Amino acid sequence: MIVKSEVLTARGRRTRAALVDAGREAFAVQPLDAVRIDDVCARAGVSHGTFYTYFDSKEALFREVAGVVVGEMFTASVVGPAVSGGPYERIEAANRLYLRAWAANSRLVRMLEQAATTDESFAGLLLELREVFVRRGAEGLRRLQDQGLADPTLDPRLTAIMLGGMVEHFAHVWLDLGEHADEAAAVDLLTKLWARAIGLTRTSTSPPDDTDPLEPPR
Amino acid sequence: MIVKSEVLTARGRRTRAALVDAGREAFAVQPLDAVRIDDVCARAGVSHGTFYTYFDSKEALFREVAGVVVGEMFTASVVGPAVSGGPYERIEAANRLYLRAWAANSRLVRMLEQAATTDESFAGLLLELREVFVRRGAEGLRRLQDQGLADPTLDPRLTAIMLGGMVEHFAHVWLDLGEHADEAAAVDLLTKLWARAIGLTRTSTSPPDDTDPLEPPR
Amino acid sequence: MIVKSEVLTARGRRTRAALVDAGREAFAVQPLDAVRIDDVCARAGVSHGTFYTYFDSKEALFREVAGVVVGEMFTASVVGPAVSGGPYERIEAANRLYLRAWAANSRLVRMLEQAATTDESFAGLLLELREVFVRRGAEGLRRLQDQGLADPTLDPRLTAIMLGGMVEHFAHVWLDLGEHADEAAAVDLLTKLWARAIGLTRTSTSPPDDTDPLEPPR
Amino acid sequence: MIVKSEVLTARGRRTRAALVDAGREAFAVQPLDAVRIDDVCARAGVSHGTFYTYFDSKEALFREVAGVVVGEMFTASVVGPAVSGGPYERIEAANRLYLRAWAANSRLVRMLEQAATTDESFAGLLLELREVFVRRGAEGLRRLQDQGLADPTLDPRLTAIMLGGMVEHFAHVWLDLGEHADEAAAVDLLTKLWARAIGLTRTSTSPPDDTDPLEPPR
DNA sequence: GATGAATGAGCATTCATTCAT
DNA sequence: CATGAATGAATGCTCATTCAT
Repeated sequence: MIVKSEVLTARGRRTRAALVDAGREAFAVQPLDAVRIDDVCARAGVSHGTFYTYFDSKEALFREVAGVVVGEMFTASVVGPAVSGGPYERIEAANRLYLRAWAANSRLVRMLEQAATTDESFAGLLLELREVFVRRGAEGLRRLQDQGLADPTLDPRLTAIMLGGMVEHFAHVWLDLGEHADEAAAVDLLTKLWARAIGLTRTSTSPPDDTDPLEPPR
Repeated sequence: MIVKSEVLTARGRRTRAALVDAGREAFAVQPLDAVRIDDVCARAGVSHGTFYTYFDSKEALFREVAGVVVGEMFTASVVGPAVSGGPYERIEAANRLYLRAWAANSRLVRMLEQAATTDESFAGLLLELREVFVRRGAEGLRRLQDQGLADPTLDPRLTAIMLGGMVEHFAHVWLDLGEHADEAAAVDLLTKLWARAIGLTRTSTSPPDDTDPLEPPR
Repeated sequence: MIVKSEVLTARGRRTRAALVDAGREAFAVQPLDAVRIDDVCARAGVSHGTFYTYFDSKEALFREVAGVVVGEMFTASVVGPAVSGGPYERIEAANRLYLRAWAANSRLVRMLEQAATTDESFAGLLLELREVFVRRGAEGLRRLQDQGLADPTLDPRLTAIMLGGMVEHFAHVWLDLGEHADEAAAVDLLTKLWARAIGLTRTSTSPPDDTDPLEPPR
Repeated sequence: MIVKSEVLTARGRRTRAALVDAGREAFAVQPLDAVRIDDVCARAGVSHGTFYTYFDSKEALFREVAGVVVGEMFTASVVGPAVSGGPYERIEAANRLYLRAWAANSRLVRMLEQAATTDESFAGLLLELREVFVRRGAEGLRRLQDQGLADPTLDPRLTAIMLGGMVEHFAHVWLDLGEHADEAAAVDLLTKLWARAIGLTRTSTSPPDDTDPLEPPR
């Protein structure tokens, strides 16, 4: 994982960090192959040759950047225990964080996807990223099912993939493709759809659906 | 849209078609920039120079291919009036066709997305493609709302974007990223989630949820 | 000299002529290598392949065009016997025609020069063109010398080259490089300079210099 | 004017100079478009890619070379104050230098002319070059006119263009087209023609015409 | 004769990577 | 460590020329 120069002087560490930052900026703006190493070096205020002191190739840099970003997305999207309230509120909080995590790195994940089509190692990283979110979603659903609060017939993993995909995809449409919407409304709707889809049973602490006029007349 | 040689002899038309086909194959396998014009020519059994008789550049070919694919996706995803049954069955049919349309062209649409980040004209095509699906979804929902069969408080467009995105994204995860699932189960689940999310009221012709154990105990 | 298809039908002759005309127009506007055969064919309203029915190459066409132009310059610059008056008037008439001949074909002769640097045969044609003018000038001067009207010590050929060059070069500067001047004034001055340079003795029929204030005071 | 890498290491400066020299040699032998960048690189003993470290294109190199040559022609053709003697001797000296300046760079100036037909910036450079010579000639003539030594009725600029053109054109015919002549004789004749053409009055220090048998018998 | 599709050699240009200083 | 000059493989594109219809 750690490429080149395991031990670095302070100066070396600074230069390396500058390159990673510069790479992150560059990759956020241009597709992978449009980014030239020269661009990155210029951004980092470093000469062309120096790049190779720290990385073997553009891919190596991207791998590093992607790793950093994926790590950030992991930590950024953890719904802390601080979130009080019932399951609905927890879903809402998760969706908000999920949306924000993608907002910050949408372009880069797209690039990761693209890179994955060519390079196995990126495919692995991408899978890792997805798995974390999928597992969290699946576990959350299973817990609700166990508590009798959600439809027990739903396959937890597949459902998590689908509903998680809904959020992820909306983030993309919203942020990359410029669909107009404001965050609060988006999170509201995503949460409502998600909760209904899994058949979330109303509890005393989840007011949103109370006056739901849609409730089957029966 | 059609560039160069509007009028062609039969032979010319054949060659052009061969190039478009070859391009489509190539683009389905490799990212846009990994495809060399020589590859396409080799696939089409045509010399390098011939390519330029019909297209100005690789981008021009891709534009053509993308146009064809988008056209196919439009027609392939129309739920004919032949589909009998209630709204649930119609949603199910739409989801099945939607999934299949993406199954056939998933990679290419990803490329279209990538190309769109660089080239305005591709962004336009992509928007067009999305709009058709979004509008269909939104209109379908509005009709159900008018009939009192779906939650009238949902914003039709935003909801269509989110639920449509769920299907589209699942197609991607399923086909491109190799998530294991079989079509029937996937369509079933997608439809169930979709129907629940919009608060589709059960009618006599929609049996699936009849024995739904999730129904709130109240 | 005659290339390809010595015997042509009427239709063939027409097509060939169209190509030559089109070539002439094209060569008058663009440098030799900037002219593509396609351009010429388009101008002639003829398909690409047809060109090769009549010419072996672009150079062959240019050779033909150059030959036509050189021929025209020969005939156009002959000072007919109709020009009455003394030697001064004849020089003036010659200069006027010379200037006009170059005016009509200046660009093409420049191209001929350029082509001559690469292709021997063009060098020959160019030499031929020059020789005609040089010889005429030299003979004219020798006649004047024989009549005791011009400095007999001047080398006729070299003088003709130099003074002829003066006219030719001025035509270039005037027409190609856009130096502002009107024809009458230019011809006047060129003739005055030429006549003085060869020491043309005033005769009763050459009034222009009569009041020449420059005449050495002695 | 100076493109790319304004500041260079000694090594870089050496390489750049090698390319300019190589370009100059190449352009002296072949027409602009016949010169391939590979040729220049081979001549300079440099790899293909290195060329682009210093120049953006063949045209950029030519621009540089042309600039150098034009500069040389300027300085090389200045008649220093060291030339003693009367006006005739000064004209003679100027003609000699003029002829030599063109002798050294005749081909390249031809190319500059050709390039000027296509590229505005070259047209500008060419105009600059010409103007310097024209202005010098015109000023020289005006001075003589003021001193009562030359025909005051002659338009200085137009006359300078014509007589300067005579010298320039002769240089071309002599050196590029291979007209046989030796320098001394050519300079002699050019000077004689020039002096006579402007009606240069003999002074005690200008012997050449003293025994001029052409002097009008009157 | 005319057509225009097909060919492929030729050339410019880019850019990741190496390496001497 | 940093520098930036040098390298050359890779590839897109042009256009004169050929040839089957």
